[in-house]
Amino acid sequence: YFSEPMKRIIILYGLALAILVFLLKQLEYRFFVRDLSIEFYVGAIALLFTLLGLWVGYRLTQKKVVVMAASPFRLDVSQLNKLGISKREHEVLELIAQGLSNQEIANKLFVSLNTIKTHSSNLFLKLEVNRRTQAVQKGKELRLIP
Amino acid sequence: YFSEPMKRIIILYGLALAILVFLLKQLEYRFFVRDLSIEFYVGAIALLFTLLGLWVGYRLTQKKVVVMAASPFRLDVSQLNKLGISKREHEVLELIAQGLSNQEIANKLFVSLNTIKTHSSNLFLKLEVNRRTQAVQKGKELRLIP
DNA sequence: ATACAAATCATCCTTTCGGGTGAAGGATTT
DNA sequence: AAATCCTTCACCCGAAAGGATGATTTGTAT
Repeated sequence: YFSEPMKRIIILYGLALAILVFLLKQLEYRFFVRDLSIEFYVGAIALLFTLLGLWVGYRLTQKKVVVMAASPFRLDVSQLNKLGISKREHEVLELIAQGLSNQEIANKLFVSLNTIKTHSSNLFLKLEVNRRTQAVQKGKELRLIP
Repeated sequence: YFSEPMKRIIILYGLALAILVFLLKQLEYRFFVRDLSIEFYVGAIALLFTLLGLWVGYRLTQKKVVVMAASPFRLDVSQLNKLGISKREHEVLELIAQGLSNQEIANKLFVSLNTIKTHSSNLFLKLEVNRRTQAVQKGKELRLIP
């Protein structure tokens, strides 16, 4: 089965092709198809279907644009390695970005508050920031968090 | 003048057309161009150039994705009114989102630290949060800040 | 004129953060 | 086995942030 817009596109293509063949047939009966005119028809067909292809390509990518703009996040692992950020530290960064306090993060990860404070301190050093809001900012810039 | 990728596309198109015309010419000399074969060639050309059109369309829209994803921010003024957030409070929210401390915000706006604390407190009440990181989050969700 | 919202500043108090240092246990690498 | 890194936790201290309340000024709307 095909989606509605896809069906329309297929029908359009079929129609375009049928009309073209029909026109060529007619021309063939009326005149002799000469050397020069063949080149002309090739050019015309090429142009027409290029435009169709462009239009179809535009329609198809339109949807992708929306999807891509909605979730354009790919974690930059090389950036993590470059900065020497560990898994746990990255995890803490994610939770900080979610607006949790250190205490809440500690509860969520079943570790002590002191542990989270150590992690966040190290994180700030590696990100070269000194506030959690800045860490969130930089984390997003460097594609460490969505 | 054309951009580099555009030049490549134009050259590709020229080449494809030239090759096609050449092939047709050759075929024309060898055989009689019959009714059936014409339809076949039309189909082949249509397919080929449809694909080319699709490819070009894809290449062209790729750039649009980047541009569109770059700046999709419109301030939601109605949301500001609904929550009763004043200009000054909104201003403070923006600076908080930039990772500034209350003291830095106070310096930037030429007011006292206490004033900023009052503003941010009221802001948190209106946004129903109790941490600046959460305020930034919610502010982005509600389209109050980029 | 006065009622009201916004902006400003203050004081007091508690909680949270950030920075520094040290240290112990576990895993990995050399 | 030794070195190194990660993770965990502790303690201390000062700075920053958050919460509550009250007060003054200024501009705007009624």
